[in-house]
Amino acid sequence: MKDCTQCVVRNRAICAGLEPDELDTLGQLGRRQRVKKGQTVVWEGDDSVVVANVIEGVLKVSMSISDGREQIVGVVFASDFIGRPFGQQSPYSVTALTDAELCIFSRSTFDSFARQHPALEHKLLRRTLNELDRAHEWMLLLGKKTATERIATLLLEMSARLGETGCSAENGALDAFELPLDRQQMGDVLGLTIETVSRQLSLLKADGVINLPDRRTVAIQNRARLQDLSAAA
Amino acid sequence: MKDCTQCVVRNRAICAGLEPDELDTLGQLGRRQRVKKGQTVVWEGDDSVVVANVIEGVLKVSMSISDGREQIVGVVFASDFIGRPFGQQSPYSVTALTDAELCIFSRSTFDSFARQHPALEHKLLRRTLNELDRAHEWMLLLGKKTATERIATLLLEMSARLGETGCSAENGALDAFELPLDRQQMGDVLGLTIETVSRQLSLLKADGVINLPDRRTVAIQNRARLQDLSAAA
DNA sequence: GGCGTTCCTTGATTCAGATCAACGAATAGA
DNA sequence: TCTATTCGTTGATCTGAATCAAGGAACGCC
Repeated sequence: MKDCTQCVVRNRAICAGLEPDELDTLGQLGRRQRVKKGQTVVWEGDDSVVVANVIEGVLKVSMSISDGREQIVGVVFASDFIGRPFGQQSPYSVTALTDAELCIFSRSTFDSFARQHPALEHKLLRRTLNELDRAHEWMLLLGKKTATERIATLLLEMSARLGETGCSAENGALDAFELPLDRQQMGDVLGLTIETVSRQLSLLKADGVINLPDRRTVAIQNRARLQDLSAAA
Repeated sequence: MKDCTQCVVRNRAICAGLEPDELDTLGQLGRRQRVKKGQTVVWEGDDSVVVANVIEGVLKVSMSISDGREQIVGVVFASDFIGRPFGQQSPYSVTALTDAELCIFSRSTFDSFARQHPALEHKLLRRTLNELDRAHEWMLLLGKKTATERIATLLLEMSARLGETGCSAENGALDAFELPLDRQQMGDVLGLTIETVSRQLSLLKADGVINLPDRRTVAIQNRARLQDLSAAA
């Protein structure tokens, strides 16, 4: 990689705030890679070989049971970090939901760089703590929420996260956005079947809470109502 | 606090590996505190005022919805770390399941100490990454596993974690142990009702997989079978 | 533009687990 | 020791979401 100072996620990824010389060193260690929609970057159970920053695109983080049941445990966006540092094996798979661009590091190389740069480890720690908070929130959803509440929560979360990703000028939640997930994937995030997801979306549409101009796009028409339905803690 | 070098969790808590002088400084910042079973140490939504190491006992980490539904998102044991460092608010409550002893720090004091001691932050990072792995595993359970699979998984997990906690000589999984959770709490960890938990335990007992000498103790009689039933990934 | 495929929706039916209900066993308190 | 209360078990019934089934809409490919 040449020049991290030109990187589009420069100010949001974990590299933000590194000293110029540190940034340069790190830049030498990484390489940019494009991945196609559907391509798996990291395999569950395999040796943890790489970690990466997401420069562009959306990917899913998933775990599965041997009989094929799959749970999506995370959805990552531009500027997010993927992979399992400081671990021999990856407990999950990472797969592109859209075409994506990554900034990839060998895991062991990244580990040792991080160990020598506390500022980077600190960023990584904060990020991991935030992810843990989100995981906890999702455990509440999976353990206790109804189908309607789950769908409402997902739509609000997507609206918020896709909003962050946009340019820093308008940084709020989006009222209309394109879902990076198909119905099956929404089900795999929410612990529901594809049919239940579809039905719940149809209900929300019939109630005028959202609109669905095409299969992938959602327009929130009554955010307050959607918030009520999500049973926000 | 006087002397961290005598602490029973000395070698397993995040303070392990600090230099003697660092350990001494940290020791000055913390204070030991006993908490009674049922007592809540941290409240969901409140300012994140304290963090702590668990010296002895078991505590639950939980989140809830305003109508009272509660999900237990973590169970912590001796040598584990509790609280939310680097955050203004605590996203969860922490409540003692048994009488417990903690080594408490003011959150802000701990934060600044940590920022100045990369070795400590590194330990915290590794611990947080492990917790995140566990949270992901649990999301798979909550999203996709059946009641039987959930119970089997919980029993194996408890067996393993209570085993670690014991003296380092016999460090394996225990075949007989006392549950730190009552039936309701097991339900709140597993996303099940108390009745379903009770029924599933009765079934496992009837099948000779486990024995239940009294309400709080479990004896695993056929670990291989229990592992099969847990649908291990 | 036609055709096959994939994705989504909707309807009918089933079922795992929730809810409702009652009772029994352990524990604590007087 | 007796009694109140909490906790756990078991049974009967209900229900939300899963499963089974069919058709329809969008998309990619020739």
